[in-house]
Amino acid sequence: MGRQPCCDKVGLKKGPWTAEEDKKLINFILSNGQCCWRAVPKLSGLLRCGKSCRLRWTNYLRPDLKRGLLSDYEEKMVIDLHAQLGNRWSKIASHLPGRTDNEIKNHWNTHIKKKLRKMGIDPLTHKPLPTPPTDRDQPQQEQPQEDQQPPLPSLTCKISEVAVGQNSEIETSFESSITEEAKHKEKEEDINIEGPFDSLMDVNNGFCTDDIPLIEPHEINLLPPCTTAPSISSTTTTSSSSTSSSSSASSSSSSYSSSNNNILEDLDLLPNFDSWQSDLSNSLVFWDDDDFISTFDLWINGGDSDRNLSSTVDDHPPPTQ
DNA sequence: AACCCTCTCAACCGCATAAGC
DNA sequence: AGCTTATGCGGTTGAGAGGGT
Repeated sequence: MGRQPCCDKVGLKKGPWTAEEDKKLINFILSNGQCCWRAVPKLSGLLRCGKSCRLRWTNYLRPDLKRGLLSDYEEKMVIDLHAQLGNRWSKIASHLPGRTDNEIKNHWNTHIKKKLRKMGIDPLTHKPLPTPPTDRDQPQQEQPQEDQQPPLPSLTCKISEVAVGQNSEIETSFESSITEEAKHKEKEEDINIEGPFDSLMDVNNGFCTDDIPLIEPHEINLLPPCTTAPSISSTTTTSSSSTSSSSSASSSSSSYSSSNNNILEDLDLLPNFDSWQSDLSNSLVFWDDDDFISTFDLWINGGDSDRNLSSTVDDHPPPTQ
């Protein structure tokens, strides 16, 4: 006998999540932690599969998520990482704090792929396309290639430079070199991932702001005005200035969810942080993810979202803009 | 204003692997 | 050790938004 089944799929709801469901899920996770997803639907009163709950949480509700378009810098990272790791989106996402594999995958498929093709680079192999695409034959030539062509043995073109640098002043000296051998290494540690980004950081000095959604500091409001009292930041790390993003809880007609970074605000779920803090300290014991806890702490403390996140989660020096 | 087309992205599906029994 | 389930991951889909005509 093995484990109990995750859920009997009879009568389970599917499709877009409602605000009510999100509230339930958030409430449950905040008070119980991410202990076991199988139990979440039952205990939280959701008519969802545990898998669906996990997905909703990790891809949308998690407080440490960045939202909005990927910056040039992040795009570069994705391209470089993809050259080394292929479609291992979760690995790629792990190097981009606040980004999910789903988000990166979507961005790759909708933006980066096109961009690369436009620049004459095969998004699959990261090698220059054999023939410069013309208006007429582009669709017929490229599509089959991408679907059928296996990864080429050696890749030495300057992907990020060609792909992204074309439109920006940033020159990167990073050369994305990869060999067949390296590409097929089973273990991630065999692949030198950190190197390129150190150099990128050096050259770029952190994020490029070109494509970053324009959020002015005064617009960042992670805490509601009434709760920005210093008492909140009692726990661990230094509480950075509690500037706040009061981006509207606007939403599309079909979904209340928006690009608002603060989902709880959307849901009118911002708790009393004073009591919450103690609740969390209890519930977070179920989180065995230190990064998450520290991120959560930052979030609660009104951290300077991106910088703090990247420095906290990824242990990178905070990029200067 | 209405229709059509394209694009985006949240969510689902199925498979692989990890882990419990 | 082997079976069964949980979890994680990547591929795919489909609804809705937005732009063009």
